[in-house]
Amino acid sequence: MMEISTDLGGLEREVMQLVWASGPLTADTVRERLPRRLKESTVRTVLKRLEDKGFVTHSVRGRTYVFAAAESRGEVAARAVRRIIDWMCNGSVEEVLVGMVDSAVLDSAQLQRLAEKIAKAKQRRA
Amino acid sequence: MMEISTDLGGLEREVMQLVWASGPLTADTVRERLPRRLKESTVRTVLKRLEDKGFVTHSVRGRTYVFAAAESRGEVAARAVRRIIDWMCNGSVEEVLVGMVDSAVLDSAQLQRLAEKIAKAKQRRA
DNA sequence: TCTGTAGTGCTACTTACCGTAGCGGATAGT
DNA sequence: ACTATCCGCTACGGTAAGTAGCACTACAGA
Repeated sequence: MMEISTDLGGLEREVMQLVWASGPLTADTVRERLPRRLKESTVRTVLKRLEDKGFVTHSVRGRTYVFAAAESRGEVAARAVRRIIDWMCNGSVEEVLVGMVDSAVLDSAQLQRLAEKIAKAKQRRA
Repeated sequence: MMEISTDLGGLEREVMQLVWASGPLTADTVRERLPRRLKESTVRTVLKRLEDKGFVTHSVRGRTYVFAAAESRGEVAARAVRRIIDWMCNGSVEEVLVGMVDSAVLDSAQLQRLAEKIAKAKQRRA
């Protein structure tokens, strides 16, 4: 289907949210925390697909798989945004940021504050 | 069932690029400018779907439909980004921007320059 | 040791969307 | 009136995602 946002379906996204929010989880725990009552095999299929797509990895505890996020939310989101920029705006980050300010998704003052904050944080780390 | 969505297939995206790049177009013109040789009915179907999704509108000239973008690239991209922010980062713009800088999608100095430029542009317009 | 159960892999059905296109009907120009 | 255009409608095949069943294995308890 080629979704612009993430290459993730709705349920896949829900599961990722849980993984990101709660740290390493088993398939059964994921199932318990989902709003809908799904069969366990369903949840495992989704987890498997997420692993194939590189969003989660698993380790084995006893004979149970424990799943953890392969990348942080920020990283995945950044990649998604990057794709949007490439696909729709021919790589112009500016066009997107302007669009965000125009559409009131983001306040321009707020944008400035964040830019400064991020720059400072990066400098400190370097 | 005319839901506004941000999901575009590959061909749909190509067509949108043409519409954004070249202003109002007829189906046949779109067909001519596409790299692949597609049947005209194919192009019209795509245009129709894009209209259903709210990406383009059409007016009638003679008995020909002339299609134009309903929103600018920046606006559409901004909505897509907004969705990512909501979907994956619970609304935290900061998390996404940090992710972008961390993943080297965006340079922090560049981000600062853009933020300033946008702020100035907005001020001037106000 | 035998057996039940938890957990796994594999396969499969269903639906929705998209790429692609054919066809019939209307309309304008010659 | 004939033909070239352009439109609407319908459709078929592919693929991804939601959902789930089933057979197999390994460990725990009787």
